[in-house]
Amino acid sequence: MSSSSSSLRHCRLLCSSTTTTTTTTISAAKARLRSVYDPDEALSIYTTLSDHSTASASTRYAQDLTIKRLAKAGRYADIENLIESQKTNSPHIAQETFLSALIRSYGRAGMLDHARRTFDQMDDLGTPRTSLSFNALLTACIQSKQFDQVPKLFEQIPNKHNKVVPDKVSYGILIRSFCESGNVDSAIALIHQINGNGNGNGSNVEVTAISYTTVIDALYREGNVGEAERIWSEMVGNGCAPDATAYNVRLMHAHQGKPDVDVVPVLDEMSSSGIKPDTISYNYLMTCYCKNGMIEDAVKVYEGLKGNGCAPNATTFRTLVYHLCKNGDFGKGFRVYKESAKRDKIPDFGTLKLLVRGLVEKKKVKDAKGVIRTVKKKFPASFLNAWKKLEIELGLVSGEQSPAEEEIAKAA
DNA sequence: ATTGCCGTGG
Repeated sequence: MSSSSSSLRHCRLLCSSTTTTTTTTISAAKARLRSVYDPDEALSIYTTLSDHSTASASTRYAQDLTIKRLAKAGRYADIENLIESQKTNSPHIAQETFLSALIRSYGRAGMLDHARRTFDQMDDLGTPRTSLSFNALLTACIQSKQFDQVPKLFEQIPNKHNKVVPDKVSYGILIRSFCESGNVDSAIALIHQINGNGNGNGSNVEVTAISYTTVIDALYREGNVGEAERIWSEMVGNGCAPDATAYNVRLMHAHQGKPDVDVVPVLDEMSSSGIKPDTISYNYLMTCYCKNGMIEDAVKVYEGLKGNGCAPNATTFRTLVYHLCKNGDFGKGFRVYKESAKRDKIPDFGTLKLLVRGLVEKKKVKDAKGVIRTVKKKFPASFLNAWKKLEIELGLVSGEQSPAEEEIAKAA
């Protein structure tokens, strides 16, 4: 993307945003950031916050989203400016939680060298160094996909800084790094090693349900179902109670099978263990019904979400709209889409293309145009041409398009 | 107490 087209887009979006509400609160900014894909606009929304910057989790979340947008656009200099300015300007920089968030942000942007430098600067910045910032640095390795750096830092950092003592979270990340590198065996060996010398040598490290879940997830992903189930038993036997996420890892595998035989029994087991299935759990059930041609049952899961204390998320809408369209039920597909738009969780481009094509086929041209009008506002600018192309193909535009626009659409 | 596990598929 050239810088000139980027600044044009910036201008257009800034103009449109002045007609809407001005960002004042953190929660409003978060909502805006979620639906804004333009890095410049994300940056400008974020900047309105950092004036009265706090160390709250909400601000960190807003920063994280902004950096995600900038990283996707390859705007590393802007990321550096954003983060470095907080080292000099923020009153919270001496708080380890605040600085740790900066380290993780660098990791998320793939800038591990900057993350490491920030960690090394802590003495100068007057920030105490414990396992918290160490774990942030390890997380930065995972986020930037430099998994082999985790064991290296494990060797290096605690030896260099005696206040940094690896804890259960540090070991959890080390286990994750082994799994990500394809060495699940090493991860399991490490778990056994920790469990083996837990009481003897003053180590306060324990293997948590989260660490077990990481390994079980990796085993399912590589198709080692037997070993996954064996480690599950080991986890429960060691007194680690599985949470909803742990069950969801099992459901991830189970949903590739049959709903009644594979998925429902796991959901029952969850409930009888006192764990409430969450939106993700129900998404797996719904997806499984869809894949097995039981679309009515899938719709029932969707409609029962609220009664089960769950709210549909973006995946819920995307999956259901997709399968409704594949089944030719564009009317219901449109109604579910409307609900997704109301909650600012519209499906992806490919799914909506199916919906628009189907609506046109069923002569529901007004609905089709409505979808396009909404999504043109919601999608990143890079999708505009693709939408225009589809409009022309389906005959949804009536000659008011300029020759230049036609040219753009043809080139898309 | 703050951080580390699941969600992207057609």
